[in-house]
Amino acid sequence: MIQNLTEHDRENLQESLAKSGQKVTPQREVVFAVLLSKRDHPTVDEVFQRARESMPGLSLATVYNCLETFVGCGLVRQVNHERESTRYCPNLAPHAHFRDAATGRVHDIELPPAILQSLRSILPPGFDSEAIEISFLGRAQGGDAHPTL
Amino acid sequence: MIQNLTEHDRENLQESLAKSGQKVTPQREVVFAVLLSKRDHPTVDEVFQRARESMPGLSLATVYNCLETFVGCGLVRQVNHERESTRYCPNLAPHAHFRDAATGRVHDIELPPAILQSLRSILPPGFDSEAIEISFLGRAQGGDAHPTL
DNA sequence: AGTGAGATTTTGAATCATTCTAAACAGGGA
DNA sequence: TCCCTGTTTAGAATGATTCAAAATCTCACT
Ligand SMILES: [Mn+2]
Ligand SMILES: [Mn+2]
Ligand SMILES: [Zn+2]
Ligand SMILES: [Zn+2]
Repeated sequence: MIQNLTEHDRENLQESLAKSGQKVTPQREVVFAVLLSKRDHPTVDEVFQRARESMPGLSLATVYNCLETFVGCGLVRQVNHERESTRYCPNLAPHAHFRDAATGRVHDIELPPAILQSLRSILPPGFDSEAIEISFLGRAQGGDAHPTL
Repeated sequence: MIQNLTEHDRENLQESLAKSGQKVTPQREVVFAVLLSKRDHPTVDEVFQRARESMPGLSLATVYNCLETFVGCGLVRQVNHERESTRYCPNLAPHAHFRDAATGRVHDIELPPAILQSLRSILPPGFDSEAIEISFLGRAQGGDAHPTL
């Protein structure tokens, strides 16, 4: 079952939406709560299934709309691996992604600022980067990078 | 117009295919030649258009087949950005990709071994990585990272 | 309370890159 | 020549995502 948003998260949602002239709606609250309550990089369809538990009438198109809106105001990131369905991540800290080839699960990998900086430094002059995506593919034995997230 | 394969490239193709029990075919030669002759990370459809100039009867399905075969024997890499069409890259050296948001063009960015190593080092114990993908998104003014490739 | 404008949600259709299917095709032995 | 096997081909199917249009909601203003 999906928790409600904490007061803090609700304010965050409200303010981020307001910045681009948009409002909090029940659907957006539910979708945002789904993302925060289990940070396992769900696909749109997974978000849809989970959100319907608390809001049965919710439509898939609305989930697409909400997620696009959140990406637009910087509340969540899209995560793509190869040609698989897009996944969504509410972790705003700079981080890389590790996809376990065995389970398909996606883990957050902390990205030290120094490494991020050294990465930027490999760009030749004239190349200005707004975003960097780093993704690992491999096997993760047992544990999770963020066991208690 | 697409060049023929050099003797060296043809041998490379022949041997790589042979390793997985596959043969050189006219279609595979043409598709491989297309990839080598303009290393601009073409999409399947772009490869198809270019290849048809020298082999009008070629089918799109065959281009998909050839490219999948090449990826399978390590002759080329797939390059994905967001949800756009997959692109193909015959540069086997470790490198990152820079996508120019203005033009859509994809540039190769050299990746020093030291940086690759420091990236691997951010993985927590238990995470074994077989592949790393690094992609930048931004603007490239004028020049090309590999003007004479 | 009633209206109207604009935003949001909903349904169902459309898109389109990719994959699948099944039928031709090629070509090197037996 | 006749198989055997891998390859190519045309066309249909798939499936995530996007689009279009109608229905619903919000809310400021009367
Ligand atoms: Mn990622
Ligand atoms: Mn890339
Ligand atoms: Zn993440
Ligand atoms: Zn490349």
